[in-house]
Amino acid sequence: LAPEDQKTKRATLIDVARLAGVSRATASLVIRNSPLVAKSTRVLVEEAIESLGYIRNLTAARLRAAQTRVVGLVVPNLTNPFFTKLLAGVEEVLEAEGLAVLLANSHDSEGRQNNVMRRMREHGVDGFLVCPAVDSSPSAIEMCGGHVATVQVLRYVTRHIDYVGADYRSGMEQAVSHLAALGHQRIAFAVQGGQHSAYHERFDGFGSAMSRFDLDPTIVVGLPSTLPEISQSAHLIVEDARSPTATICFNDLVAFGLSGGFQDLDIKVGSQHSILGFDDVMQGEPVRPRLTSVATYPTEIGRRAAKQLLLRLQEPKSPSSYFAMQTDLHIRQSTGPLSI
Amino acid sequence: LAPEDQKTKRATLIDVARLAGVSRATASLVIRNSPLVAKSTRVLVEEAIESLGYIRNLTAARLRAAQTRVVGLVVPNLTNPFFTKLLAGVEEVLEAEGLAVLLANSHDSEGRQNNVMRRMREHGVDGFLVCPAVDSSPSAIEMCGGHVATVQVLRYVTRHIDYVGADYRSGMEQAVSHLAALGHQRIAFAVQGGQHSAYHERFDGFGSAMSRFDLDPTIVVGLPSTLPEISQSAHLIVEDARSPTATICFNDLVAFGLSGGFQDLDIKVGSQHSILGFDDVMQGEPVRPRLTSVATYPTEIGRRAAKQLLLRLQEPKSPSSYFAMQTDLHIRQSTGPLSI
DNA sequence: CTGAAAGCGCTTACAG
DNA sequence: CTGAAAGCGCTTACAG
Repeated sequence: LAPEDQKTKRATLIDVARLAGVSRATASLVIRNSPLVAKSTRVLVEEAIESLGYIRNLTAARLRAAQTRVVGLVVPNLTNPFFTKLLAGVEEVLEAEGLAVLLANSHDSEGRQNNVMRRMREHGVDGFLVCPAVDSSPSAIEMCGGHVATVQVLRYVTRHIDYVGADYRSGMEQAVSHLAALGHQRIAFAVQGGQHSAYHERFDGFGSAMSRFDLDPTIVVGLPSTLPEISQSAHLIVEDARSPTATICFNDLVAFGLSGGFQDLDIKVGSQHSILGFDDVMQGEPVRPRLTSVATYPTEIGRRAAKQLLLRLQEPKSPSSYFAMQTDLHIRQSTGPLSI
Repeated sequence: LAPEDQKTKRATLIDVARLAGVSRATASLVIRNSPLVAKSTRVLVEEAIESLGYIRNLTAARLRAAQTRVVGLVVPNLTNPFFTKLLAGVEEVLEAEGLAVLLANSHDSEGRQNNVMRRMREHGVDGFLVCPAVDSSPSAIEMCGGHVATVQVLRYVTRHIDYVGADYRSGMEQAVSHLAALGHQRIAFAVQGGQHSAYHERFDGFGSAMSRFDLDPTIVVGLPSTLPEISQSAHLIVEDARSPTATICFNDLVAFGLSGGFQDLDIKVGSQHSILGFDDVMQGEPVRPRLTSVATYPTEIGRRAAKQLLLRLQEPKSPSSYFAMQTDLHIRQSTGPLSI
């Protein structure tokens, strides 16, 4: 079917101008809120807009103005609540600024990431907020940043492009210090997912903090990615020959899964085995005992990243920035003193 | 700064055509994969595209073609995992179809909803997937549907526009039947949030199912909206004069909150009090005892809704459709026989 | 403060 | 199978 059948033909600026008895340029000034137009003229035009149900065609406006006011947001995953919170923060500040956000999911595949980013560039986005897919090459992101404003979120693959994330390394320090202070000596690190900067920072942070306390930094256990699978993998920790008494989790998803899994094995979380989460996505609430967790404030990271993009849009040439949000340890019930 | 400073000037179709030694129209045919162009010519043009790093300007293409291949998705909230799952389903099928999705959050306010939808129309979206905000007037949605393809998701405010949701009513039947079969006579309904079609359907479904079993359908308890607040409100159920022995929750968020809250009050979920969730967003996994829940399959609803929008884009005039996904009761550990 | 003209980068008929 | 011309709906200088 022809488009005319679908949409009743939209009124254009010419229709508005004609009805108001002014020129098209004048009508254009009115819809852009220019101060150059006389009050009486403005009223005339606004009435015409109202009566015609005129809706501005930004597609046409952009073509001329070379600016779209839409930005692309590319995340590797939409199931982890962490990314949802990030999304909420991003959406909040961008919407307030009148920018529209195109959303895409790279599924942590560089190929898909490059596809969606290419498509977004075809759509003319002014900028990108991207959490690079695992194994994403620096050049893809750098090239992008060379053309449109770009900021990396949560993970970075290059220092030449803005980055906004959390200070995972010191978060790990906080986690290890807490458990060490409680008397734990054998602490496992339960990891999950692919390798990327945020992974490495957590991993290195764990290792160096453990070493500083003279503890064995090698009890690293790889876990699957869905909640039910994680729960069923709790025995991997229990059966580890080094018999850890506490586990630091790569993120809260892992912590929630293990918390349930330990209970299924009749192991009391907090007294018999301590579990410490990372990200603090739900204030530790869903489980009992409540989860002790290192807060990384994903929503706030989203807001900061969006603001950084706004800055970058205004100052394309300024040197690239690096921002790591401070973390806080929220102590609740899932960690406790080593019981002898 | 002028845009030229920001972006190195993009190559245009003319540049490509010139380099390939063909006309602009021919180059256009190549990028649109038309079969009309000779193989040898195609190769020439593709080489030119490659060497110039040409990126198609869809903004310009659309202006002529009167079709943007972008659709708007409007949800009332981004924190409830239910909407995230919906989002994932929508994104999955739309992306596969080569459509881009503009995302916006109405925060369940009609005013903000109308703003974002207006902005999206200015951006020229071909269609809308919208979960209407609480108290959204039918006319706003209907008017929209009169201009661009529109489908309502999860909630509807009019029968004149496509709708895709779940069969909440029969989900409630399943919930009540299960608890009644376990011997429960005094069943509470823990609700949350504003009133909308999905609310009414659950509410009515609860009421009529209870009545059919000759049970009191009036034990309805209103709860706050965040997890911590819900947990702290568990006493409202316990202290109710009609002393319910089981609670059906408006959604899983409420169920997770109450499950923790009951444990905080030293009430054993499943034996002393049964809790039944709705939506089954996380397969009941985060909590122990595992949550019994009515599955509404949000991701699949998202996929269906996206497919319906695709249909609607092709057949603007066909009669409006109504689809309610079947629900399933997943029995786990949080519900058990009435203990006497 | 307002208007006539050019142009943004494509696609769409229409010839050939 | 290819090319010259018109036009999509705006904004942008430039006059006045």
